[in-house]
Amino acid sequence: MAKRALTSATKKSDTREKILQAAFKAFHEKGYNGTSIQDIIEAAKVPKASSYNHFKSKQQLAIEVLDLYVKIVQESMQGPEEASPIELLRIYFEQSIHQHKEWGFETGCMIGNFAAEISNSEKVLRAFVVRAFDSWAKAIEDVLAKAQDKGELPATQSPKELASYILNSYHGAVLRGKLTRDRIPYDQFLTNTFDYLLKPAEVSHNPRAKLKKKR
Amino acid sequence: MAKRALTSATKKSDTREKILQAAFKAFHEKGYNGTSIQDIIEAAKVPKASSYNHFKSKQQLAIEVLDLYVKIVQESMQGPEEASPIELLRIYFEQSIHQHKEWGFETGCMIGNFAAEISNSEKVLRAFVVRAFDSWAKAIEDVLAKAQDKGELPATQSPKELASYILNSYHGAVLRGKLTRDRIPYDQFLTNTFDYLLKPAEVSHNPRAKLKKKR
DNA sequence: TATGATAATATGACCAGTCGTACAATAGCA
DNA sequence: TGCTATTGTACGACTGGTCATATTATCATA
Repeated sequence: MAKRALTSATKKSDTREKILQAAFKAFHEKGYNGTSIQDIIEAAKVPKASSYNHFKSKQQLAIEVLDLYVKIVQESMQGPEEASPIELLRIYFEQSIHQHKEWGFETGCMIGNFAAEISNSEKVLRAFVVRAFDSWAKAIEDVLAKAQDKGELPATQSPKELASYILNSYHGAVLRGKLTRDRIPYDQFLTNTFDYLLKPAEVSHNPRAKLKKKR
Repeated sequence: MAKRALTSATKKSDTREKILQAAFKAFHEKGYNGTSIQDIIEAAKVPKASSYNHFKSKQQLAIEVLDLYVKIVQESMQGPEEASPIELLRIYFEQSIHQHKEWGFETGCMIGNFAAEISNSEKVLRAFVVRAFDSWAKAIEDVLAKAQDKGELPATQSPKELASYILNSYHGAVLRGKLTRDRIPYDQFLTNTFDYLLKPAEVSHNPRAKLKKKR
């Protein structure tokens, strides 16, 4: 039974999967309006009508692609259990940067790109992007809250505010990296976030004061 | 003579100006790919061919619009002569936020939007956006350097790195504001930038701690 | 000041191609 | 058989862009 289900599943979703993957790449590289169904189905090497067989509209296809992207982002948010919250956060961002590097720093973040591109008219898409950002910020907020509980972070700001600021800053860095095509903006983000903003309370604000930091 | 020159000037650029203004609005609201020449010339109430009379292509029109946007941004970068560099910077960002508020927080920053939307293929446009970002960062860098000279800012980081980070963070906030449609991300940016990051050297990093460890 | 040559602008009709989408016919499996 | 997935074909609207032609502005010269 399991075998049949698996076979059936792989077979059935073959065309669908090809479209989804091609759409992922195209939307990521060229944006929503910059990508045509034509582009997608040519890359996927499937007939055009197949697209509307599996996805009722371009917008719906984009949403499924975004959903996939969000899931990838969230999965990489997991880190080693033993790490401290702040370390965990740093690892997460570094993983993310590594991912962007593999993309050649050319595509930026798909969610951010959509946020910039979507106008008022694409209601459903917009709502999806809003939720994606919110849940993303919430994940960071949880980590920061844990860090404050453990005393790793001064409670000068609410985790929610801080998480939102950090997430937005990161997106700004990603956006800039799309232009510079290197990791300089990312490193500037890391430095300012982890060496200044998220410094433990008891450590001096001034990094010139020789503190040994691992890695 | 002066009268004739004036009359001539206003008359001559009438159509061109109408197209430019309509394009500005459309590109800002709907992005590059989301805006068609049709959209623009309908809003400007001019025949389509008139557009190609003044601008040789859509891309060229977009560049002229961006140029206009950059100039507006740069002009508002001027502030009162007597203000301190840091104050000047804050005033600038607050002016910018005020501007975004007038746009209903719906459009974001046109340069940032283009950065997110433009793909590798639109070479000229991309190059323009890169330059726009760079000159923008340079302006901030100059202010920060002056602040360091005046001792208003600790010299822990190079003005260039810091300016870049701040500018990128701001763009991240703008992007997010386009989704939340309020100034919350902007305020989070202001708080973290001016109350934490750019705090004068002699003031404690932790505002809760009543300057106990000072000296 | 008037004239005429030249250039810039205006404009409606039109192009070839692409857009997202629909649908009837078919193929393959249950 | 009946069902669902597949696909060739075509739709009407729209895309960025062109063209011939008409109007107007510019400016040196008479």
